[in-house]
Amino acid sequence: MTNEKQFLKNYNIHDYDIPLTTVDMVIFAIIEAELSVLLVKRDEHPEKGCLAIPGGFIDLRKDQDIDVAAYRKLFEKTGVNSPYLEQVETLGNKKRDIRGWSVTILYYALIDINKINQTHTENSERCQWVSVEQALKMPLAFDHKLLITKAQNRLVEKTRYTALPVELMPEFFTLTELQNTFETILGKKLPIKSFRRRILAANILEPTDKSKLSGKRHAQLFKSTGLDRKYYFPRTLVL
Amino acid sequence: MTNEKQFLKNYNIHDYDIPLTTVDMVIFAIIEAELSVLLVKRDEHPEKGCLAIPGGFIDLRKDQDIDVAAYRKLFEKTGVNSPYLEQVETLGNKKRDIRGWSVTILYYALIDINKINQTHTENSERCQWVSVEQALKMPLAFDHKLLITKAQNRLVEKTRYTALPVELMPEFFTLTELQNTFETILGKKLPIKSFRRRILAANILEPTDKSKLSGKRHAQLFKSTGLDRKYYFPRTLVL
DNA sequence: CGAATAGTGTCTTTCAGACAGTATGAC
DNA sequence: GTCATACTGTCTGAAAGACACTATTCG
Repeated sequence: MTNEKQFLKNYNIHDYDIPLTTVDMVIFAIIEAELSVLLVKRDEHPEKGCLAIPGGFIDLRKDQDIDVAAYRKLFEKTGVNSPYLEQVETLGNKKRDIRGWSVTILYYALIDINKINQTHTENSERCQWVSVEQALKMPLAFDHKLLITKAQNRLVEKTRYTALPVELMPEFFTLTELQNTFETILGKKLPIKSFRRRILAANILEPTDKSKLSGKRHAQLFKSTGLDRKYYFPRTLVL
Repeated sequence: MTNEKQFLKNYNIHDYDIPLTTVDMVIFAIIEAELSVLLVKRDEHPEKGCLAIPGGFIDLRKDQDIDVAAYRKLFEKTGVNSPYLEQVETLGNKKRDIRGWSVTILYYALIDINKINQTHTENSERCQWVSVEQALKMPLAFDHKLLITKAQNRLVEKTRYTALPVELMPEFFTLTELQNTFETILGKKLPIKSFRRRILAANILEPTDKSKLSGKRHAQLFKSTGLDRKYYFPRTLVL
């Protein structure tokens, strides 16, 4: 019978079989009216040279917790500072990585593509933005197609009952542009009147004195009040 | 420059610093009109002797994936076969376990307390059911209070827009009993008429020819059609 | 009968969907 | 003027909340 001190003294994590644990991230942005994700060409084995979503090991020295690890990876790839970041789920099995039993903690991030800061990113020449539709047709490393699909499903679900897509917009935007973003994510047209009512009743947007000429009539520009991350609509969009 | 085969030949997981990864589970049941959780007295260091929620390492040989690992742990403790099981989230940081950087994949399960099968459980003398309210006042191992709170929050949220609490009910139950379960979880009274309308419109319950005398008038007994795990109400309960 | 529990009828409120209508500015 | 885009007025319908009402059984 040992006490806890003795136990810890003799404890060595490497005596145990533990799964390889990584953090992976689907980074979404709207590019040319398409929901797109950032892909990176792997420069390490295994699956070297394949396209993959950003991710990798937790740095047990630098990272305080897994959210910090996720923010770090996001900043390394995009230079974006505090985007919307949410954990989706954790997948783990013995087949997804050739090295053996592995676990990935999956996150997704929503960023405004204009905020990408190339000067702060590393290896940007290995990064590319691809529409989700295209990405799912390409050969990706590991089970990353599944990961993209899981993140996309979560984003679609949340778009049905929250105002989350505001996180994908630039600083100033029109209601029509915001509606287009919703429709791009949902893959479905929404009734104009209901959309405007929902969004305006939500009280998460500030009208600005600016307007934008996007074709014919001027459209009013709005900006986020920052409350949209927590806003839940009183009813779900029926799809 | 090595190829993938050579890479794998030289690869040894124990050359890397990887976090300790475990699966933990909050098992909910309704006991005497209270939402309760199963706690187990730890018989291993660290925190030996402390109460904790069930959990532990993934068995890299036996478990195909993390869901299987979770089902295995659940069966070991309760003997219940295919209860509702859902992943909540994954927590990981350097402080939660004295052994160092650790990650837990948190699940919750909903079971009917009558289905507990003592003959199939191991170490049942170390298990005890405690109301959530009490559990959160007791000293628990690691960050298990936080884990219980996270699982409870998820359950409360889902109870607002799905019929999930049906999973906590015995085979036959009255609408009043089901409403009591909803109210126990939400910590709030619900209007009778709306509740019955919602539940009956959902088409997830079968009326039976049985009835129950629970005081004065007979109440009709219903049973689940098994569709409730997927049912989403058209509107959220406003709390 | 009264008390207690089960269950209903129906009015109001809220908010999404439908859809026709108006407003503004480029040409 | 026309056309395209922005935006509104208003009706309908679905479903939740409020609350008074009826039904059944025990004692």
